[in-house]
Amino acid sequence: MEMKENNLENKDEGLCDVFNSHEDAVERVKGRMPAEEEYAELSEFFKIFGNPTRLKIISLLTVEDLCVCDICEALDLNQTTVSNQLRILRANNIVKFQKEGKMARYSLTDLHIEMIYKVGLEHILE
Amino acid sequence: MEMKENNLENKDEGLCDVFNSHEDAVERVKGRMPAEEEYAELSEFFKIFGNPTRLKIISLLTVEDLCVCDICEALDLNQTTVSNQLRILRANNIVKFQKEGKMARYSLTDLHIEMIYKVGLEHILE
DNA sequence: TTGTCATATCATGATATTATGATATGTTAA
DNA sequence: TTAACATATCATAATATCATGATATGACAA
Repeated sequence: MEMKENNLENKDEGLCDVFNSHEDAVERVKGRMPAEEEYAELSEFFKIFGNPTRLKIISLLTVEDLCVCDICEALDLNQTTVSNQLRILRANNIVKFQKEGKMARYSLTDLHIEMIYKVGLEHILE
Repeated sequence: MEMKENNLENKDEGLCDVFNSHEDAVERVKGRMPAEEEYAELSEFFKIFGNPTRLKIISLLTVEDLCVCDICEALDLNQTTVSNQLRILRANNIVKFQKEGKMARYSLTDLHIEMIYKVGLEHILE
């Protein structure tokens, strides 16, 4: 792999073939990349927000904590669906819950979740 | 559907059967829900973050703008894969690009994208 | 100790998404 | 005008995800 070093600052122009693209830019950005595993974990985390049912559950819980049954009713969904999605949300550390008798009261894990939800909503509303 | 109105503030306890769950809480959260269509759009938006390749591309672009070829090299991915993911990112208003001769220089659409990425990263790192 | 209810898990068919090979487009230089 | 290159699109097989029916668990009341 031949090199074409270019130490002038901000020299972003240049040939862009596979063996000799903007070497300096490539090196800079590569140097700031998190580990492979963190991308995997982070994409799993964001994937959870990528389903309307889960997003609705998150949305409800930004308003107040709710039991499974309330979520079913508010969203007009059957219990299996809600329970399954809550399991996924739990497994990904997006919601937590406390048992109260035979009920389970769910809430968001922390403020990150609310922030992400709200910034996303802001974005799509332009 | 029989009602059991309960106007005492914060009265969250009560029966939780399908026909008479915590009516007041359910009404409160339903009243604050965005439209169905917004959930659909928002989940499509977040879905984009739910793939490690796209997340890596976003991650690179938080550091600096790059052409397709640089992204291929930084991520060691073939051009088809990168180009396809860039199309998805474009279609979802997450990146924009400007043509410079035969090159296309990509950048993030706005600060929302960087915020979401960074809050997510912060979350998974606890 | 049986019944009812709130919730959780399992199994599955329908559907969506992935990466990539093949190919097309459009720009620049020879 | 042809060649080389940067990028985009199309088609597809492998894989992942969805909602849900069937069923299990565990708490409380009768």
